[in-house]
Amino acid sequence: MNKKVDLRILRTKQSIRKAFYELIQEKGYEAITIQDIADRAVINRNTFYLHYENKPDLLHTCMDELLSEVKNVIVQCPINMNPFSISKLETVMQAILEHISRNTSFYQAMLIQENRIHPFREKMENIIKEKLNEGGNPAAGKSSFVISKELLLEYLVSSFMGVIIWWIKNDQPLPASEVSSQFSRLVAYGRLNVAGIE
Amino acid sequence: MNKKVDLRILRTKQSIRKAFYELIQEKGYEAITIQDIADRAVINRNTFYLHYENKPDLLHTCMDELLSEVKNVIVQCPINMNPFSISKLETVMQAILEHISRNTSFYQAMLIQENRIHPFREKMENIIKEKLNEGGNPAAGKSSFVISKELLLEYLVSSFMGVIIWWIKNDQPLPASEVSSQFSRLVAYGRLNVAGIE
DNA sequence: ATAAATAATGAACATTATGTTGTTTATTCA
DNA sequence: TGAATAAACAACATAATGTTCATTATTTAT
Repeated sequence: MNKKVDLRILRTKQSIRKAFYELIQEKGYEAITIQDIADRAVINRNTFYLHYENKPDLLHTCMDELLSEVKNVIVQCPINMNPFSISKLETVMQAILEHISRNTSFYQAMLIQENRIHPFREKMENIIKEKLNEGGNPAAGKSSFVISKELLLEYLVSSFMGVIIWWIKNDQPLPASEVSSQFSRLVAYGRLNVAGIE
Repeated sequence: MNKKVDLRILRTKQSIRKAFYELIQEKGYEAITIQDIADRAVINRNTFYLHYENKPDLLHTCMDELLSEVKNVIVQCPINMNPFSISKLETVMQAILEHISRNTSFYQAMLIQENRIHPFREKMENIIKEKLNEGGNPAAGKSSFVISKELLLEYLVSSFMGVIIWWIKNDQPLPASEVSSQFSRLVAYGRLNVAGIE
C-alpha cells in the first residue's frame, strides 16, 4: 500500500530525462556519454547507474513511456477499425498527430535525429524520391485485383509513419486535420483519383 | 595514367568488407569493434586504420557504394517519370527489387538489422499496425481534392520503402513482378478500389 | 523534531575500445 | 633484383564504461 516515491528519486529521474532529450537533439544519441548526461542533469555519474543500467536502458525506458501514451491515445479513440472505413483512419491519424503536437520535442528527438544505419534508409529514399519527383500528372484507369494482405498492411503503416515523420520534420506545415484528411483520401482513392486528373 | 591498384590493398579491403557485412548480420553494427573486424578479416587492427578512418567511415563507404548501384539501376531504366504513369512506377520498382535480389545479404545487413532509435519507429509502427489490423473491408466512394504535393511525395516514398523492407524481411515471399504490380495498383487506385469490394 | 532509512556524492579502480606513432617485415611492382 | 610500400608488431595516450565502498545529505516516518 505504501506507494510514496522518494522525492530525490523523482527529481533525479526528471533531470536525467530532461538532459537526455536535450542532448539527443543537440548531438544525437550515439555521441552522448553518461558523463554528458550527468553533467547536464547536475548529478554524479554514479547516480545515473543507480537508476538505469546503461544508455540503451535509458533510451528504451523513455521510448516505452512515450509509446504507452500513443497507445492510450489510440485506445481512447472510440472507434473500432472493423469494419474498416476511411473516416476512421482519418480520426485515428488526427488523434495521433494532435498527441505529437503536444509532445513535439520528444518526437523530434526520437524520430528526426540521424542515427546509424537509419540514414541509409533516408539516402535510399532520396534516390527513389529523385525518380518519383520527375513525375507530373497521371493517367486514368480503374479495376479490381488481388492484393497481398501483408503487403497492403505494410503499405499503409509505412506511408502513415512516413507522413507523420514528414510532418514533424517540417514543423507541422499543415493542421493535423488537413494532413489526416489528405492522407486518408490518398489511401482510399489512390493517387490517380485524388491527386491526378480524373 | 598508371592506375594499377596494389593487390594487397584490394585483398585487404575485400576482407574488411566481407568481415563487416558478416558481423553486422551476426551482432549488429553497434556491437562491432574494430578488433572484431580485424580478427575476422585476419588483418592487424592497425591495417584497418590504413584504409578507413573509423567505423562510421567504413559504414558510409559501404552504403555509398551500394547506393550508387541503385542509382545505376534506376538510371538504366529507359524511363522518364514525367509524365507520371503507373506502369512506369511499376517498372522502376521491379528493377529495384531485382537489384536487391542480386545483393540480398547486403540489403539485409543494411535495412533489417535493428539499430538505435530506429527500433522506435518499428515499435510505433507496430502500435499503429494493431489498430489498422482491426480493419476488414472498406466502403466505396469517389471524388477529387487538393493534396499537398510534398505530402504526396512523402506518402509515395515511404510506402515504397516500406514495401521493399517488408519484402526483404520476409525473404521475398512474392516475385518482384507481383510486388511491384500490386504496389503500383495500390498507389494508383487506392485501397478502396483495389483491395476492397465494389 | 528527531532518528532511521536511503539517495546521492566522491574517489578509486579494472576493463575495454579507440586512434596514433614508430620500427620491422613482407609483398608487390616495374 | 631493387625500390616502393603495404602490412605487421609493439607500445602508448586517451577516453568511456561500469563497479566498489566509505561518506554526506536529504527524505521519510515516528
